[in-house]
Amino acid sequence: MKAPNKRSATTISDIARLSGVSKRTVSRVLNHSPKVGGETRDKVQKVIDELRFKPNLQARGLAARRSYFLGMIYDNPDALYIDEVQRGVLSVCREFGYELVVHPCDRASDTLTAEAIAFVDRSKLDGVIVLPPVSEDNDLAGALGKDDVPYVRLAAIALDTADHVVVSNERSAVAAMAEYLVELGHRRIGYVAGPEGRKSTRERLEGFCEALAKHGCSPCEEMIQRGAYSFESGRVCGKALLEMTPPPTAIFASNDEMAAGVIVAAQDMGLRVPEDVSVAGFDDSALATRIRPSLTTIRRPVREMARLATAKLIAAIDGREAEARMGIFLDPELVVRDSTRPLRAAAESRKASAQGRRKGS
Amino acid sequence: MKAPNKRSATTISDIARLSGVSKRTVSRVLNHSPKVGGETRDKVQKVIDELRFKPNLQARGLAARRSYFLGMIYDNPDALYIDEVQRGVLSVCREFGYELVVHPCDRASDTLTAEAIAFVDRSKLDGVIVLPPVSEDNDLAGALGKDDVPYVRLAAIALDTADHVVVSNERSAVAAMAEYLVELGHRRIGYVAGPEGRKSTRERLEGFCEALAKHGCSPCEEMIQRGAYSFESGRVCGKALLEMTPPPTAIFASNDEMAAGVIVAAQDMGLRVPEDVSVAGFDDSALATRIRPSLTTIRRPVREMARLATAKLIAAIDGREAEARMGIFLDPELVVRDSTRPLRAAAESRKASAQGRRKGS
DNA sequence: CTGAAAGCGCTAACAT
DNA sequence: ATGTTAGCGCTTTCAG
Repeated sequence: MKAPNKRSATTISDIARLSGVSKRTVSRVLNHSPKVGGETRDKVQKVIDELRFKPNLQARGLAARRSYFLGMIYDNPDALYIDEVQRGVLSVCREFGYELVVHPCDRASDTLTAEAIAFVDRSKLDGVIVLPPVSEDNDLAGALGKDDVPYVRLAAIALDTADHVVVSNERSAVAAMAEYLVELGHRRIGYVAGPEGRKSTRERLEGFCEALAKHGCSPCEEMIQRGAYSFESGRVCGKALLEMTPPPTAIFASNDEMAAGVIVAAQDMGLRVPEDVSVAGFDDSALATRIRPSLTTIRRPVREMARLATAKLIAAIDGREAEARMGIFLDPELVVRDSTRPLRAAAESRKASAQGRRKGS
Repeated sequence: MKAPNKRSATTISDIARLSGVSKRTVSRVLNHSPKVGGETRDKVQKVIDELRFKPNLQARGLAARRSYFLGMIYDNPDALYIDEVQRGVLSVCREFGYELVVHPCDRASDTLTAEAIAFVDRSKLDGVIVLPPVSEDNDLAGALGKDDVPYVRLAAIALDTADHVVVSNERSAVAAMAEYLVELGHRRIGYVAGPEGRKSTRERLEGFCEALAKHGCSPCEEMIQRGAYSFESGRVCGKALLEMTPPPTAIFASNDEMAAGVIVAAQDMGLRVPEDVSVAGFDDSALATRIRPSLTTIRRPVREMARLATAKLIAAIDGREAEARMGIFLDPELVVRDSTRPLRAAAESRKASAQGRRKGS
């Protein structure tokens, strides 16, 4: 026999009795209803504070049809990204008194949508945040919409109406990277793409090539390798690119994992980075500062996106339509470190590189 | 005005009516009560299946005083570790129909315990899993116990009764590492410790030194540097160790982040790893295979620990005492990669290293 | 502005 | 083995 649980014995009835009003009135002050007299409110609030009364969320939820639970749906190999989002989401959750229930899933599964809906229904979630790359799944989004579940998607493009998406402008970010490399004097630039079929993969690729084209760079089509956003695939693609004749003088991998793989591939071939070939990534993951040379990359404002998405979601739940509808677009930022350098410096660099290295910013 | 929510319209009463029994009976088959006739059970179950009826967790929780929500409390800079645990926990949660609510917190905060308790109470959690290093906080554990919250701690030592902890035997793991390095011929071995005040820090340090002592290695006290489990602190400590005369021929850093820092420190000083100095880490994080040389390290069975902890927690919640009380100890495993090598090979290695490298396992 | 009463959907004594 | 009857703790018509 378990001892009776000591948690939260006091109920709204206690408060009502002790403050000499009805439950209804207590409920009103609890929900900040405007129609309670100032005096009554204070009187009730005092009792609430004294008894440290916290309303029972289950009961409240059952009666009011809301749970004060938000869900986070994701299928992402990148734990760092998830963690970052989670912290952003939670910071806003705390502000508004919500809790967060997590739901990792398998994007490839054909029961993905059904399971996600079951998850939301079962837990009576008030709303969900969907992370990339599952966020690109229109099927899922459609099902959520049809089920009247408030949701917000994190994405690289505006793939839904403004109330359902927070986007980081990856196209312009990779364009900035392309321009940066061109400015360094690079013309033969390799590209390690993500797997086909993802919108963000295409977005990054197109943004990059477009920017190159604008600068009169020959089309990079032949120098595009298709990876899988994994370290190992980066190695393979990097090797393939570097074995071309002539090899590229710079390689942009569309995430840091693959960029790390490219660097290792180069080093395995006896090439030095960045002296012989510049390498850049995307994500600004922890990896970027841990490897040598430290990695030039692109940083998305992940936590901020998560915060804004959550605020937007709660606004939708609370019916604050104006706020919920506001379009949100954020710009990633180019982070220059040691893995890229001007092309013309290549020749002179051999000596200099023996001396010492810059600190990874 | 929001449209009425389409989710889960059918209730237990519908099922009762349609299958011609009372609500109580439906409730019984829902909860797998043994005292329902086989025929009735089938009849009811059929209706349940046909209507795809899912009981409302809030209502169920309100009535039964359980929420089918588990909590995960952590304060850990290592997102990979958290993610791994989370996946382990969730795999068991799914099996038993639980959901997971996350609660990152600040171990240094003096409201840590109060906030954790508030979190549990508010969400009416059925139990919580506490991750290291917060899991070492006896204050928190005590408060959970006093509040009758079932909890299980993940830890490096048995810091609680068997029903409240799942431990990975880190002492024996680091001992194995020490023996491995000694077998390689190393005698001057540096140690990069974690911050003071953590039990796992001491556990690893003592286990390592003890094993060295057993092999007649001179006490390593002078060669112990105190880091902070961060990459940067690993660099600093590594530099300090390598500037000693004579320098250590091997360095064990008590996590991978710091080991990566040590390697960079060595490389910055013009030393080669492992030719000039062997370096090993602890965690087998993603980093271990991404950096060059790939890192010899120690792998804890994190996901398995998480699974077992969750199973134990649910056993406790369900009152299966025998299972809940079972002591669980798991052994980490030594993972040998490219960052360590025999001492005597140092001289001959210079030529060989130019040729090529082994693949990171 | 406030109160009485009726649920929200489920479980849990206590019969039968 | 099954049904009856109360609640769980809160919100919400609907009167006053």
